Amino acid sequence: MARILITSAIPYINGVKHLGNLVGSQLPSDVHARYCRARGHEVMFICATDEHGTPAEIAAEAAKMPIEDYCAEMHTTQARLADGFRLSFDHFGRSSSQRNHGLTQHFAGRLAENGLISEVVEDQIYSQVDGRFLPDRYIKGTCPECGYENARGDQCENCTRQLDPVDLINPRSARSGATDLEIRKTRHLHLRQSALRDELDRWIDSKSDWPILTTSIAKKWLHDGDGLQDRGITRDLDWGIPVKRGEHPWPGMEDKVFYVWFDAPIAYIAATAEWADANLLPDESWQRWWRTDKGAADVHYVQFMGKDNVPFHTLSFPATIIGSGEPWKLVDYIKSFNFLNYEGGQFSTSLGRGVFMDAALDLLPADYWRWWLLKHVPETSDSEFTWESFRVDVNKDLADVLGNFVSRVTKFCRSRFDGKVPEGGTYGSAETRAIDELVARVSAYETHMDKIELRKACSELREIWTVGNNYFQAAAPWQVLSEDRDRAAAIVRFALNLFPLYSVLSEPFVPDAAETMKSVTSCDPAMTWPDDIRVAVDRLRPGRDIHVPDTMFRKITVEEQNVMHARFTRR
RNA sequence: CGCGGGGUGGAGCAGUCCGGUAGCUCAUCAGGCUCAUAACCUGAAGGUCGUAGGUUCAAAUCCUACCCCCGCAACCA
Repeated sequence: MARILITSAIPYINGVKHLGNLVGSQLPSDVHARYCRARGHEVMFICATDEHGTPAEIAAEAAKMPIEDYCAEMHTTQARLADGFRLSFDHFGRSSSQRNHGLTQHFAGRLAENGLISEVVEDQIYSQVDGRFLPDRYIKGTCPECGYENARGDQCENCTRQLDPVDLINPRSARSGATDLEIRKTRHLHLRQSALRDELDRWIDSKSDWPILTTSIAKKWLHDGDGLQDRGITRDLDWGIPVKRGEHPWPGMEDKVFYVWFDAPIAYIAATAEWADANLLPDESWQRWWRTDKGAADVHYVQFMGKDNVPFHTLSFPATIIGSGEPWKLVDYIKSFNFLNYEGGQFSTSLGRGVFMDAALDLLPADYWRWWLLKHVPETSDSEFTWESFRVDVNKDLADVLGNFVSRVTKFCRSRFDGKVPEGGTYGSAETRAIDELVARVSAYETHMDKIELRKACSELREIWTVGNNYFQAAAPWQVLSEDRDRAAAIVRFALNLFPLYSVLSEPFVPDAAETMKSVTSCDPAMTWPDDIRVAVDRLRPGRDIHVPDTMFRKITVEEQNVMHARFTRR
């Protein structure tokens, strides 16, 4: 048994996330967590909401709510949706927690003591009307290149040119429309990542088993141009973690907060501490996951994230950890994902384009979405959600292959064997063949799951389901029944024995269906991960009542597909 | 010459690291079965692997050049 720490990139607080956000970290990390638990490992699975930064403040203003209330409400909403999608976090924390305040300030203090913080005076755009500094992207104006009137300060969305806010013609605040913008000097803390470049470089080089996507992005940042640059870790905002040097004030930094990307990864640690607090456990219980001097030396730490988050997890956060000089746990494996597109374009939160988590659950249960998303998880390149693909795959894989298999076996058992596990007969060559194939396929499935190759695992799981249909079709108990009832009994008994097995194997991908399959034959003791398939398919005691479940997966019609497409694709 | 990912039968993908005449799912066609959600099972047709060169007995797989799609380019997360 191993100890495995799993974190998902933390979703930003400003609204309900779309399916692209879900498939990019939370969902795959959940599959891994469920699988590791099923294999008997001790797992700590952590996620949180990322609550700081300008977009959160603006979203709260738009909602006419105090920022604290807004974040609390959205956290509750996201937690509810996470439950709805069966995300099995051990704790779903908040980056705004007191635990994160303390830890973030602690890390900043340690970094300063180690000479890894510098103070830099920068020019920033300030708006009198807004009463605040504005990040580049919140300044709009006319693009000097193409004349587009709504160009953002960081980039023109029309001609894609990179911009500096001072380049814009007629610049204005994107928040208020104010034009009284001025350049002000402001003092900020920078994390001296450049001082750690060689160490980070060696560390990345040692990770030969990481996905290309992960290491190539890290190396690009390390070596591109002048190499890894220092990075500002403070902002002139109200909402955030006040800048302190450990527990002490930081002269000159009053009224400033830490930059969201400094405190967000630290929230992984803080959320684990929150978990301990919520369970009334002492600090040692979370520290044994994070402090190598307090029991975390044997922990295997896996992070999940979209490719946009890779630089922060391969460089900034490790720089924070290493730079602290304290024995905090560094990540062992980073699984990163490309993006999911929607019907030929990008999902867009601002345009409301695509399917969002709340709307998805209103339409169909979690398993439908989990299955399709995991089957198409963008592991090697961007992938695309289309309603047609969704309808076709869900109908075929879940309704026809899996759901129908459960249905045909249980209903046959009910009509011909009185709804009890049949008695009589023995397993023969047909069962042996099925077992042999299951042994090979389960082994392949484990290999893929161990390597977190989810698409391959997903397809292997489907093949495992198909073994059932294959077997049942070839054995044809409906034909055997009249001349050899014992033989038919053995066939049905074998098929029924597949459900507890399938339940355990399928649970990481489709947990609700797994629960249903488990309910068909209440096993005692409950099925665990099968070390020996032969034993696993010969556990049910004859005479036991079985449960015939309702239709596990109803099919999605073409009409529904068209309605959904029209409803979610406007603009 | 900014960086990275991808370009394999109608669709979606695997195979490329460690070269040996291409595999899976869906769709299509034919057959079987009738227990089941008009489901399931079997078989067939269909690709020469973005383009052009090169290395080799042999290349999707190695090398060179080019083309196309997507993302990123560090104060939005």
